[in-house]
Amino acid sequence: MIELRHLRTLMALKESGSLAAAAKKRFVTQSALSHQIKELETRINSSLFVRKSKPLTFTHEGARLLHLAEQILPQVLATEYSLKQGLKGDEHNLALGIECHSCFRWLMPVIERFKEQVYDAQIDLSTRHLFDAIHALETGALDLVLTSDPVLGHNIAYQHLFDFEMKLVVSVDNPLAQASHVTPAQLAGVNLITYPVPLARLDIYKHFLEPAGVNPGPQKQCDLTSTLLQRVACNDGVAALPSWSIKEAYDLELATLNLGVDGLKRPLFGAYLQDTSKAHLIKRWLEQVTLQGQQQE
DNA sequence: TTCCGTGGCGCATCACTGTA
DNA sequence: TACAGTGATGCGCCACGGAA
Repeated sequence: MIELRHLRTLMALKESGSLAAAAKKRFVTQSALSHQIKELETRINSSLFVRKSKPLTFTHEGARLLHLAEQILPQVLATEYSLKQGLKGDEHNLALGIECHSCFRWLMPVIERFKEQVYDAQIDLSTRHLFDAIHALETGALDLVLTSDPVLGHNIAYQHLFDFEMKLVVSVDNPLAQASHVTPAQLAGVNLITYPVPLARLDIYKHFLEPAGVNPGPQKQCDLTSTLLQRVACNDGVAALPSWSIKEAYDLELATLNLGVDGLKRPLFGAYLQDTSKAHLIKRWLEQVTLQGQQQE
């Protein structure tokens, strides 16, 4: 059976980029970690990552397990914490919703740092409300939402955190790969590889193609960034991603282009109820996110 | 030469089972 | 219920090979 220690090891591998560094992170010897991984690979009858690649690259199976780890570990941590807290109340717990599939990459370190600074704080990162996060905020299911699309007319405060740039990712074999930027017209009828999000909600459609009256080709959906990028590398289509996601491409042969001459910048906001009792905690958390955004630029 | 990953082996620990 | 025997598991140590 897949165990939590396996998921933690996968996260350590992803964060550190090598087996030896991951072993240090997990406080075991490199040999022990190697045994552990081999045992897991035997159990699932698949290899998890490509040996001797620098930084290491996950196989499809490894990426699936990594995705599972990213979903489960925050929930386990949050549950463990709330059980430890017992009846102490939840004034130090923040239920955080995100509308972005690729935010996990940089959010996990932010959560770790925040917990180091605010000793008794707990962030429960949720993807359950990807498509109705603002409604979940209003009903109290979430305390805070990270979003690029403010909705006017609600009792919700929006704090601008930072701007990020959407980039078009194409295979190096794609004719577009030689250009520095792409125009909407060049994407007419081109296959779009995206996360499982309706076309109308995609930044590239809402803020780039639709204003120009351009319709892309068929939309092909993937759950995982690594799978998505591999499909792009195979020239199965193109993808528009925040620049931080493209760092996952490792050694894939991809080219990145600006969307339009000036690029497509998008804002990231922290949204919370104006009369929340957790305003102080939320503001401290948003400071950390803003700091992370500045470091990524 | 150094670093990293792997395999073989042994030790410590734990859970399970049988017996008094 | 307590204790001993047994097997499974996890990990460390050591040696080795391959790549940079």
